[in-house]
Amino acid sequence: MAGQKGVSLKEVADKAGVSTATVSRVINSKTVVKGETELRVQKVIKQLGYRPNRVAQRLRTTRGASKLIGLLIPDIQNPFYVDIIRGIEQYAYAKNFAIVIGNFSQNEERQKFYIEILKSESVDAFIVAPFPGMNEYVKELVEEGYAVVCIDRGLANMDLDVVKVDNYQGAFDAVEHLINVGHTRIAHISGNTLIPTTIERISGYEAALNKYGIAIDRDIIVGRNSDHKSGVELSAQLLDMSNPPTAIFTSNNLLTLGALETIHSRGLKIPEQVAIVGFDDMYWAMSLNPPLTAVRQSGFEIGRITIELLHQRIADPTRPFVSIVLKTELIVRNSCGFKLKGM
Amino acid sequence: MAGQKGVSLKEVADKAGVSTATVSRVINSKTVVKGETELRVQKVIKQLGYRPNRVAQRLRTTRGASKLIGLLIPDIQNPFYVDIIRGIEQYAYAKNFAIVIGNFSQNEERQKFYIEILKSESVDAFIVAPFPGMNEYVKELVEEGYAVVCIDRGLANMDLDVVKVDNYQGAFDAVEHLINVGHTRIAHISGNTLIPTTIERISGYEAALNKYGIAIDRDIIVGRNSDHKSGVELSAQLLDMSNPPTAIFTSNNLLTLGALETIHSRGLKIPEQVAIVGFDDMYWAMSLNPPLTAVRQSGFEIGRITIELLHQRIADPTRPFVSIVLKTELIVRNSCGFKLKGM
DNA sequence: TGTAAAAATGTAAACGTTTACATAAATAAC
DNA sequence: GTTATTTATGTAAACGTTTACATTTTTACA
Repeated sequence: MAGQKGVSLKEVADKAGVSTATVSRVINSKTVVKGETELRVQKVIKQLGYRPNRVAQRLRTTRGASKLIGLLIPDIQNPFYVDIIRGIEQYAYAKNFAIVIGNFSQNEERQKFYIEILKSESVDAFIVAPFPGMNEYVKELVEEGYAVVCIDRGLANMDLDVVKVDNYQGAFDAVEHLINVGHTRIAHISGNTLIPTTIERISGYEAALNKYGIAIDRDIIVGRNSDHKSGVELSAQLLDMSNPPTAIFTSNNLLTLGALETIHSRGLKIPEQVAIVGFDDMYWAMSLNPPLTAVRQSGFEIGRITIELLHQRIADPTRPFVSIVLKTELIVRNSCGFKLKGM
Repeated sequence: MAGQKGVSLKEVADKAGVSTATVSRVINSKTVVKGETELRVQKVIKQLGYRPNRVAQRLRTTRGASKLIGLLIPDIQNPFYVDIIRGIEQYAYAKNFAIVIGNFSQNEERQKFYIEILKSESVDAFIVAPFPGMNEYVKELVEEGYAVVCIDRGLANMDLDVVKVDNYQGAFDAVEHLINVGHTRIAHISGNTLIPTTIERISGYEAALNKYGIAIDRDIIVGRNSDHKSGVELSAQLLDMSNPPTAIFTSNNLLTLGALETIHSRGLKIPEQVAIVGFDDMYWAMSLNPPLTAVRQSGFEIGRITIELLHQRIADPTRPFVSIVLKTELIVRNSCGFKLKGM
C-alpha cells in the first residue's frame, strides 16, 4: 500500500483559516505577517506536524534555493574524502541543505553519469574533486549557472572557487624530515600525474632534495594511480632495485597502506631497514606499528570551508573566485627513525 | 545569474508536434505509441538533449516510483559501512535510483532529524542501520508505507526485512581460533550492548569458551561504545589488570584499532605478549604489523542484497518479510600466534 | 470622519511531470 | 460502406509549493 502522504500546506491553511500564501509566508518569513495570524498558523503547523515538502519547494523555486547540493567524491574508500564528507555534512545540514553523494570510484564515465543525475535532481550547487577529463564538464556547470566549488584540487586553466591544501609545502616538509633524520636515498611513490595535487607533491619532494643538494634520481620516483594496489606494487618495484632507497615518501594514504603491506610482507624493519612517511594522516595511524609519521591535512576543515564558500556564492553569484589553501602539518611518529643530537 | 533551466518535456512535445502526454509515454514506455511517432520523439529528445526532471517526476508520482532512496548510516568513518554504501550504490545507480545519505554519527537525535529530512525529500524507501531508540521511529516508517530494509542489525520485536551476518558464528570462530592456538584467558571488548549485533557477538564469544570448558570471567568482558576511543581505553583497562588476558577479541574494527594503539604504545609484542582478533576485516588489515587476524563480513555483499530486497518490496509491498543472514569468514593472519603441531 | 498611505492577506499562475479520461484515427467485422 | 472495435493520441487536472499582483484591512493624518 502506498503510505499516506504528509500534511500539505493547504491543509494547514484551511485549518488556520488563511490562504496558502500566508502559510507560506509564515514559513519563509520573508514578508511580514501579523503577529496574531502568525501565531495561529504556527500553532496549526505544530498541531498537524506539518513539514514542507522539499520536492515541491525545489520544483517551484528557481535555482539557488533548492537546498540540495551534489557532492562528487572520487573514492569513498579513502578516509581523507570521508573526512571531507563529514565536514561538509556537519555544516550543510545545519543550514538545512541536503546532500546527494556520488562516489565515482575514480572512474571518468561514472563521474559524468553522476553529474547528469544530479542536474536532473535540480541541485543548487556542485562540490567536486575533479578527475582528469573533467575540465570541460565542470566548465559547463559553471556556465550553466550552478554554484561550483572544487575541493582537494583545482582545475587547470579554469578560474573557480577552490579549497585545497599546500601540497608543495606538505611534501617538502615530509622529505625534509627524512633528510634531517639522515636519509639521502629517498624514493617517491606518487599518484596519477594528471592530477594537479600529484604534481605539486612531486615538486615539493624535488625542492626538498634540491635544498640539501641531493641529486634527483628519476628511477626512484614512481607513480601510477592513487590506490592501494599501486602502493603494493610500486613499493615492491623500489625494494627490488639493486640499489634500493632507504626511505619512501608516499603521495597519499592508500599508497602508504599498500607500501606498508609490501614492506611487512618482506619482513623489513621500519624504520631501520626502510623508513616511510606518507601524505594523509589517518585517525588510526597511531595504531600502525610503528606509528606512522604523516602529513596531516584536515579534510574536515576543507569541508567546512567549502560549504562556507558555496553559501557565499549562492548568495552572490558574482563574487570573485577565490582559492583557499590550507596548511598541512607534519605529524612525527616513529616510521622514519630519528637522528641523535650532533650526529 | 541563475543558469538556464534544462529542456522541458513541453519543448520536446512542441518540436515533435505531439502532446506532452505522448512524449511522457515514449519515455516511460508503459503504453504503446506508434512506431513512427516514437521514432520522431526519440529523435527530438536526442537532438535537444532532453533529460527528465526528476524533481517534477517525484512530485507527481505516487510513492514507490520516486527513484530516491534514503540511507541512514551510523558512522561513515567506519570502513564497514563504507563498504555497505559502495555495495548499495553500485546496484542502486544501475537501476536509476539516486541515494541520499544521512550519516548520523551514532547520535540518536541526528538520526531522527535525518528521517524527517528524507521524508520531506519524498524518498521511496529507507535503508537503515538502526541505533538504539529507533524502534518506534522505524515502525512508524513502515506503517506510513515506506519500503524499509534494516542492515547490519535487526530491530527487537519488529518484523522487517533485514540483511546481516551471523554475528554469533563469527564471534564463535574468532574465539575458537584463539583457543586452538593455545589461549585460555581471552578478553572481549564489546560495543554498545543495546545493539543486537553486540549481544550476538558476546553470545558467540561465550559459547566458544563454554565449548572448551573455559570459565567465563565477567571481569574481562568490557564494553561501552563502538568507537576508537573506547577501544583505546578499554584495552588499557584490561592490560592494567593484575591478571591480564593473553588475548583480546574485539567486537568491531574501530575497537580493534583503538586496542592496537594501546598495545603498541605500551610496547607489547603481538602475538607473543598479547594476541588480538577483531570483528571486521579491513582492506589494509594486512598492512598492519602484524597483519591482523579478523572476522570478515562483506559489507559490499550486504549492500547488494539490500538493494535487491528493496526492489522487491517496492514492487510488491505485501511480500512477507525476510531476514537474510550472511556467513562470515575468519581471515587468519599473524596477530594470534599459532600452535605447533602436536603441542 | 474621511481620505491616503501602509500593511496584511488573498488569488491564481507557474514549476515539469504523469495520468484518468476524452477524443480521434486505424482496423476489423459485417 | 457503415458500424463496432481496437489502437493511438490529446486534454487538462493534479502533485505541493512560491510569488507577482490584486484586494482588503489597518493605520496615519487632516
